[in-house]
Amino acid sequence: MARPRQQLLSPEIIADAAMRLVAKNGDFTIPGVAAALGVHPSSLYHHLPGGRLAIVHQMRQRLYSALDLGSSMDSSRPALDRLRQWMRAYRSATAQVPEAVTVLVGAQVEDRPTLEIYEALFVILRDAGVPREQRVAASAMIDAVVLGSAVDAGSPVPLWRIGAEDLPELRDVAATDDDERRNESGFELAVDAVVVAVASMSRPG
Amino acid sequence: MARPRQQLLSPEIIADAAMRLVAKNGDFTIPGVAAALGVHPSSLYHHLPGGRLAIVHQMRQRLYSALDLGSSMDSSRPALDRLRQWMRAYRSATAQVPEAVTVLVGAQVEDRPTLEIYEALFVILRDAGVPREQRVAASAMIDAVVLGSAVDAGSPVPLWRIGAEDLPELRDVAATDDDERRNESGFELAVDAVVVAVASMSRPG
DNA sequence: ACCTGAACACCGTTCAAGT
DNA sequence: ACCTGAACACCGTTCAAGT
Repeated sequence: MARPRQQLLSPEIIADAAMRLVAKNGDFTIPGVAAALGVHPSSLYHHLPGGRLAIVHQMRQRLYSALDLGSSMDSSRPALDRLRQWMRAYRSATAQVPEAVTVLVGAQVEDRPTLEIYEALFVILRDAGVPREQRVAASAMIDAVVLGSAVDAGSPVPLWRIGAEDLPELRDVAATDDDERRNESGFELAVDAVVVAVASMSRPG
Repeated sequence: MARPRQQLLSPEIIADAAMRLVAKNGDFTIPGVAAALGVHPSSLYHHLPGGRLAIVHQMRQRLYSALDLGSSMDSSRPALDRLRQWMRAYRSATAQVPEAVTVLVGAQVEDRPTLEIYEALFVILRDAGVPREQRVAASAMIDAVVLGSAVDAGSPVPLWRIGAEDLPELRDVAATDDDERRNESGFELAVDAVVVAVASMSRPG
């Protein structure tokens, strides 16, 4: 019984189980993943010796390896159009499991698929004419918008909890916040804003 | 010895100790806070019965009660100017302890000082002419930019960890990312972008 | 009222042992 | 090679007991 005839685990199986737990509960635990897979917690370390952190890395890799950058890499197209497409693709992949953002941001990016996504972004920023020294700042802004929007897409819980207090505008807005298209339209507005900002950073070259 | 002559604890003392740990380590634990104050973990529950979550709420309250919204509430000034000022003030307060953002976003906002900050934002958005249905989306975008920038201000650790891989643009940019003013200038660009976006959401009225 | 100290149900990780 | 099972050092929380 110590070694089953058929292999029970793999990095992919573990990461997928963890992702399901994150989608359901907003987080995952080692015992939780093990229980979901019908094994003991210590078994996981045989496939992902890095422990919890390695599981997070594997989760991110799984999530973003499916991302299709499409023609955002086509250097014959206008850079700002490619930037729009990059943002939509990255957000769309992230918003599949919005609950994962909180878990993922806790760890450095070091898997190949995700690094390639950022490489693509920096190529786009270069082609857009953004000076080298400003590219990281631009990417930080873009990251904030994309990940922020993805998180918002999955937060039905109101951000604010108002008691019996005289905060009329906040109360008013919190009450009417049931628009289905709110997140989508908010993101498109943010994309427009980012494109304007990036264009303003650009210099001829 | 069970009851000292002088009171050792209070919600403020506990929150401040927790904040110091967050600033130093990026997080806090109940035993850690208790040890820093020279008491037992169970003692904290007498002052903050809500446990860990109550400590987080108290931390946010302490952090933002010092925030001065200044003339961003002066309705005679242009709304977009007030928005700029609001963003700078909120970011400045947050960037004092950038490590706290990760801890704070895990809990709903329900303390008076922070709710008042958001109330002020929604007054500004209303005065700017943003339709009611779009105000939450706008605030989500603004939140993402402000908090994202504050987090970035305190992350000396590079977001990316590149091995021996052919990612030239990313490597190039990561290597030259030691500009002191990077975060500041990145934030100001983002503020410009947000103002443009909010202006584009506005309708006469 | 305020803090102690023991207790409980957890968590992540290690490691010798089994097949 | 793959999984078990016991062990360890943690964490957050509760509660009776002391002064």
